[in-house]
This record gives sequence, structure tokens and C-alpha cells, in this order.
Amino acid sequence: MDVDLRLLRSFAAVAAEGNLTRAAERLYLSQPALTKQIRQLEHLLGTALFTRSKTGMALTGPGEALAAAAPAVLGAWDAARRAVRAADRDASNVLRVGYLASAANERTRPIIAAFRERRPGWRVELRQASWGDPVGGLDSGDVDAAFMRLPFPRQDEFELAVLFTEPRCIAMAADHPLAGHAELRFEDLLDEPFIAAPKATGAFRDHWIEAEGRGGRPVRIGAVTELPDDWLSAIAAGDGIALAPESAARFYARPDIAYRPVTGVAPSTVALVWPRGAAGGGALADFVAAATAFAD
Amino acid sequence: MDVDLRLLRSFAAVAAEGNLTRAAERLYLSQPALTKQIRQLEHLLGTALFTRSKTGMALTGPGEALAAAAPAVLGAWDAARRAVRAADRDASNVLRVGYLASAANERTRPIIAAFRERRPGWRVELRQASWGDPVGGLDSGDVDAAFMRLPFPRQDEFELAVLFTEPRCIAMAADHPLAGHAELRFEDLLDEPFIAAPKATGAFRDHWIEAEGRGGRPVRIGAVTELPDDWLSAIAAGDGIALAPESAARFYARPDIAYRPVTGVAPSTVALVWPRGAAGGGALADFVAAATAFAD
DNA sequence: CACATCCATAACCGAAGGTTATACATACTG
DNA sequence: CAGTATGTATAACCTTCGGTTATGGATGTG
Repeated sequence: MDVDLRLLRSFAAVAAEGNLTRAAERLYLSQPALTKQIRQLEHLLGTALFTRSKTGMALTGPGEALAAAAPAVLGAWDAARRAVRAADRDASNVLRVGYLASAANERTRPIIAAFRERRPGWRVELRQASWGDPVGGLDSGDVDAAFMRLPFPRQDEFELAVLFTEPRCIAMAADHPLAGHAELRFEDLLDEPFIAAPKATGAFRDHWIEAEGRGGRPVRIGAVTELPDDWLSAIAAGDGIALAPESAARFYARPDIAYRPVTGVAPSTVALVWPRGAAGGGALADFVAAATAFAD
Repeated sequence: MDVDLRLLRSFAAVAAEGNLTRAAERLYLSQPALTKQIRQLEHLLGTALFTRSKTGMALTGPGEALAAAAPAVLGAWDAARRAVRAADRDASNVLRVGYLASAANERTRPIIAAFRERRPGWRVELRQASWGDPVGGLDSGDVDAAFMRLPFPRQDEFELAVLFTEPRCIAMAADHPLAGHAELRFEDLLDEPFIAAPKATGAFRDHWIEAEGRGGRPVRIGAVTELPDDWLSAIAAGDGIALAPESAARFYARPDIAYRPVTGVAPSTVALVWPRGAAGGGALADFVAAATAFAD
């Protein structure tokens, strides 16, 4: 009488999308597989969760009930994973820190060094998160803390310490016509296709396609990527241009990509983020202290 | 990164038993299968949950953390199932009522009839529960309410209405020497082997082997059964005798089984039980009202 | 009326998850 | 100290499950 939580996750996706096909896409799953999963869940619970129609999947009464209750189950599991992760951290003297792209840039190493000074015998394990996971593995207990760029979804559910800001620039293929200019104005780029993060990343995605700063002009999306390497490849392939932190020019220098300064966009903010209440005097607190020591 | 809750359930069993072999037994699983499950869970979480030794399995730090967090996850799932069940009940006009053995005896039909009078168009589905499930499917959302005999484990986590009591008698094989007596004294039966319910049923099991009423004399267990039919078969086979409600003589009359009155044991109490707070004015409340109308 | 959309079904395939039998290490016991 | 009991790990095997692609059928839509 137990479920695989994956079924619950799938159910939640279908309930949210109201559509099998799109939900399947979001879950990186084929549509027939999702059909099977939902059917399996319905069989397990002994009741229909959706009414099928040609316009999509609509929740039934029991379906509504499950949709309301499912987040609590998934949340409890996430909490369990965080607890296990925390215990493992303390038992093995390893702090796991997530990051997207270049973490805290040049400050990363000094921060880690300062932490090791406070906690001799501890190690720091850096772990790259996918943009597909909006909060970088923080709520799943994959990592104890993460270097994140603000804003990101559900940001206020976490504690964070802002470390620094840096200007943003434009990344484009080296042979892109715009690469001829030494400096760009963002208002000249409104019609260019942009490489974007997945939709699920909400405010993060919006920030990096500057959704707010284009005076209502819609964004053209050239490609959607989840990892720095894919992102670089898409840019180099000419699928579009992208906003990037200035430091990308140093950490992701490639012969087929050009980075140019741009005016008219706000800088990017890097912060250290951790789950609410997790830094109570332990090793994580020391890492936070080490990081903030290098904050601007 | 999602688990099958079965793994969590298995983990909890191993954590509680401190022993793979016994936990496997309790889960009706082979020991190698459990080994695999635990290993799989450890792999999923990326940390060791137990330290293996020849004396059993001891929890590690992360293991302790998971053991502390697992009940919340399983509880959330149970709550979800109950919510779905409640919605399904209201959507389909079917009230599902669990029972062990003979439910409310001869009062069962009148209760249902009275309920249908209050709720025309509704049906009542009776569903037998296994003694292996101490609370008769109540917390898993299998049923909306259940006819239970008191006491049963975690009884005070539920709401209940006592319906009636009835004397208990002794059931034994028809050719058992004691069957010659028209009436028995319990103090003469202390050395007889008894057919018992599974250990997991705690107070319920104790009540039916009269663990408290034998002056410290240990019980001999002749067999452990989970269902009335198995119970009857064990008795008929001569594996032991058993305490039974008087009504069993009517509802479970068999040529190979004799029921005899016994003195020196308290009567059995039948109650209607339902999850706390579930009877808020709905159909379940009407069923409770119908049942209590036939209470003593 | 053609077309796009969306869910269901079929056929297929590899991996997962269970079983029994057995090995191996340690602790207890006569 | 040998022998036995207890406890977990491994091996070999088999069935079921969960995923894939390809295709069908029903229903709104331009």
C-alpha cells in the first residue's frame, strides 16, 4: 500500500499542467509512461484522480484531495533527506556546497581555506547543480549550502548572505556580428534570440533574459539549457546570445565565444544560501562566517 | 531522488528490530531481499544507515536521523490516502467500513439499514481487515470506519463509540478433551497452548490470550494467525485453544470446533472506530449516529 | 473538411526486485 | 576447544515492471 514518491511527483506535475503530454515533457518522460504511472496511482488508490478529455486532464474530487496532500508528503521526504544529509555531514566532516557555474568566482578558494582554518579536519565538497533544479539541491538535502545568484525561486524560504555583486555582460558566438562592437547597449539587443534557463526557474530565468527591462517587448528564446556546458555550446552554435556575469569571461573563456560589456542592465548578485535554521552553531555556521568574511 | 515508501517502511522495520532476519520475517520478505532494499536506500541517500555486525544492524548517525524523520513521511502519506478516501467516499456515496471477524454481530444489518435511511442513495461496503494490521486499515485510509474489539493498539489516536459487550468463551477442537465439560474455568486452562494474533497487535493480542489474567504464568502459543479462517483451522487442527467472543459460536459454527462458556475472563467490547476529526457532519457522522442508536 | 492536439494501446526490451541456496564470520555453549 | 547457532552477504535464476517507439482514435479548431 505504499507508493513510489516518483508517482506522486508525476501526479503533481500532471495536476499542475492539466495535460499529460506537457507534463511528460517537464518530467523528461514519454507520454505513455506517464499514462501508465497515473493509471497505476489510480489503481493503487482505488479511485479515479482525473477525468480524461481531449482537452486535457482535469482533477476529480479525490484528485483534488491528493493534490492538496501530496506536497506535505514530498516535503516530509525532503525534510528527511535534509536531516540525513546533516547527520552525514557531521559524521564524516564533509560539508557539501552546491553552485551554479562559477560559484563565488575567485573568492571560492579563500572562503574554503578560511573555513578549513576554523574547522581543521573538515573537507568541502563542491557540487554543481543543474539549472533544472531551481534551488540547487538545497531542499532535497543534496547539499548543505549553495552559492546562488539572486533572484531564484522561493528565495525567501531560505536564509542567505549576500557576498558580492558583479556587472553583467553579453556572451555571444565569436563570429557574431555584434562581437565587432567593444561595448553594447542592451536596448539594441531586444530583438536578439536569448539562451534561457528552464521555465521552472521562474524569477531566475526572467532575470537572465531581463524580462522586466525590455519595455514590454517579448523575448525571443533561442534555446533552453540547464548546464553551463550546454549553455556555452548553444551560444557558440549561434542559437542566441545571453546575459552572463562578467566573471564568465574568465571562468568560461572559449575561442568560439566572445564576451562584451553591456550597458543598461543591473549587476548580478551572488549569495550563500542555506536551509532555514540549519546553521545553528555547527560546521555550516562556520562556513557562513568564512564566506561573509569575504563579502563586500 | 525519490524513494519507494516501501523502502522507508522496510528501513523502519530493520531499525526497530535491529536485525535483518527478524525484520524480513515481519515484512513477509526474504532476508536477501531486505539486504538489497537497505543497500538501495543507503545508495540513494549516499550514506551508510547501519553498521553491520554479527549481532545485528545498528543505526549510524544518519540512520538515526532517518529513523526520526521516516514516521513523518509515512504519516503524511497515510494522511493523503485518508483524504483521498474521504473525497472518494463523498463522490461515490459509498461508505467503507472495516471489521474483524463478525463486525457488530446481529446488529450489523440494522445499523446499515438505519444508516441508509438517513442517507438514501448511499451504500455501505464492508471490508474484512487482517489482524496483521493492528488498526484495521483505519490509518491507511482503506476504510472510513471500522468495527473493532477493544483494546487495540494506539486506540486513543482514534475516536470511538462503544456499542456493546458480550461474554467470551473458549473455542477448541471438537474432539478436544476439554470439550467434554459443559463449562470451563479459565484457571484450569493456563497450561493449554493458545492460538494468538501477531505480536504487532500488542494489547489486542494480549487481551485474547489473557496475558494479564494468568498470575504471571507464561502463555504457551500454539500458533499465530491473522484471519478468522486460519484461526479456525488452527483450532480445529488442535494447535491450541482460543478465547473467542460468544457470538463466534453463531457466526463461526463448524462441526470440527466446539465453543464452551468459560468463567474468570472479562467480556469483550465492540466499538465503532474512526479517525479523529473525520466525522464532521458528513455521511460518516450519520453512520456513527446509526451505530450508536443500537448501542447498549 | 483538413489538421492539430491529446490520450490510449501495442509491441518490445532491459533492468529491477524478488526467490532459494549457499558462503562466511562471529558469538555462544557444552 | 569444537560445534552449533545466529546473522549478513553473495550467487544464480526468474518474473514483473517500467520505460521506449510507433500507432490509433476521438475531439475541438482554422
